[in-house]
Amino acid sequence: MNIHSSPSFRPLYDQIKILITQSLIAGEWRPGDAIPSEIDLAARFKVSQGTVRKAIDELAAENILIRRQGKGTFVASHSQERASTRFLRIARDDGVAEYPTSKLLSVTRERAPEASASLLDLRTGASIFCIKRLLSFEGAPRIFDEIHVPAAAFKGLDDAMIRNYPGSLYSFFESHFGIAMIRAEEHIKAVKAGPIEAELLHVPQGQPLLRVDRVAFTYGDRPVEWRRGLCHTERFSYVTEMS
Amino acid sequence: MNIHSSPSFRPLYDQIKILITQSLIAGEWRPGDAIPSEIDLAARFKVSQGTVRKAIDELAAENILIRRQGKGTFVASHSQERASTRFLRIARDDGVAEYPTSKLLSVTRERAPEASASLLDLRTGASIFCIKRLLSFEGAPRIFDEIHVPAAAFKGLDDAMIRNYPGSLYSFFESHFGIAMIRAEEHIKAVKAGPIEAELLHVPQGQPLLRVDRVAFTYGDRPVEWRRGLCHTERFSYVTEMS
DNA sequence: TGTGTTATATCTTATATAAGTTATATGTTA
DNA sequence: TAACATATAACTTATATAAGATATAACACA
Repeated sequence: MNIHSSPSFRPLYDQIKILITQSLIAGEWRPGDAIPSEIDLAARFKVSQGTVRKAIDELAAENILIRRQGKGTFVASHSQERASTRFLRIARDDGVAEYPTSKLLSVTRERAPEASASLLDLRTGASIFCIKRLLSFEGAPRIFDEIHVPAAAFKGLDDAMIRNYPGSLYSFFESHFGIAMIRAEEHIKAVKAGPIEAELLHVPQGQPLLRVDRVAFTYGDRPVEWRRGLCHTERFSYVTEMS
Repeated sequence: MNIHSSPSFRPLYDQIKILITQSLIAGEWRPGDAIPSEIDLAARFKVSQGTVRKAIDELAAENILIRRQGKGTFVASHSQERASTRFLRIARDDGVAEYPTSKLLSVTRERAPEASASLLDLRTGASIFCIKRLLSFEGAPRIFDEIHVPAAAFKGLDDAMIRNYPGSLYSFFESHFGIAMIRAEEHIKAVKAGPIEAELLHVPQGQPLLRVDRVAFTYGDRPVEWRRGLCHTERFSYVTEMS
């Protein structure tokens, strides 16, 4: 009888992955930080450098860590330049890279509706913040976002904080609340513009819009954001790849 | 001065990846086949097993190869059971897994319009096959597909061949023409249903539909299929994930 | 300004053991 | 003998360790 016969057997590198993830959850290393070198981690976890490397390789493949030859391994951050487009899949049809400008419409405290509550593992009626904003390309409004986050995890969030923050919303969540988004699932439908979004997006009511529902997760696959984006896709597309 | 200073330097494992890909392009190993064992490949390419392993690891991560412990490493195929949903991102909202039925509408030989020709690296007016079909879930039509493939690479394709084939279209392309789709890019918009698709999908004209434009690639990143799908997303969504 | 030092990740090879699969040999039983 | 079960062997990939050479980056120092 050896340890591998155990039904709960996990390879060493997988256990190392979990230990690293736990340090990320605990905030021992925060987004942007360098984590210890492979050799240091190997000593700490009492395994070989190769095993640490395999664990880091997989976390890097999941975009949770970033390796830089000669420099070290870093915790992925939305504050990095090339991270700005990581979760933004709407792009111009002509291929020109353009980052949208954001206009904050409102930040309110609400009771979570059943739909977003269940996806965020909250009780219906739990306290959430509801953020509404409008994203524009070339000055033309294209995306109307409604964003729900649990109030418990985003204590003190308000209008002014977001308005004064220069970077992306996920970068803001990271720096002010220590919550890093690492993964998201999206469900997309085509819907008719209602009166509110028609006015905001400068389209007639009934105009087809892309409705993009997202749940975003932080370390340990914990859901911490629900959002619904309504997108006017004239000269823009939602771009994705599969393999 | 060592070889690594060369601007065209590629690590060994990357060169092995290219050699394996070339064998796939040449048809030495076809979808579903087992490729030689790591040890055999190491001997053939005069490198260590570890280097072959790294090359195979990356190709497996790209879903080009599939590893099976104890059995061997296989060329990914659309004829495998779990491949059926690999490129189908439309799913029921209630989470029930259901594979749509396909009704073939037409197969015609056409001159490539500028739009699909340029994406397929063809001259405008080059000969293509145009396939039209309707996909239904629970008997309800949901997706109207128009598919363009270069006639040169799909010689002899016709209506009856597709109609008699039991599996998916990509499985059909593989078995009859030796062309395996390994990657695809999609651009999605919300559009109004025109008269043709309105009738086919049983929706009123003007109904919002998802328009999904796809370019699919085979080994060596060669584009070999363009398609446009018009999707009625009532009780269905386009599902995707990002990290 | 340049040059060497140091620390990092990267690449490559080598070796050993574990675990999953399959075919074959060897029993055992009807 | 024939059918079936079991053990064994030979293959595969998976996991883990070790060691050395190389590429990249940062820094100290002349």
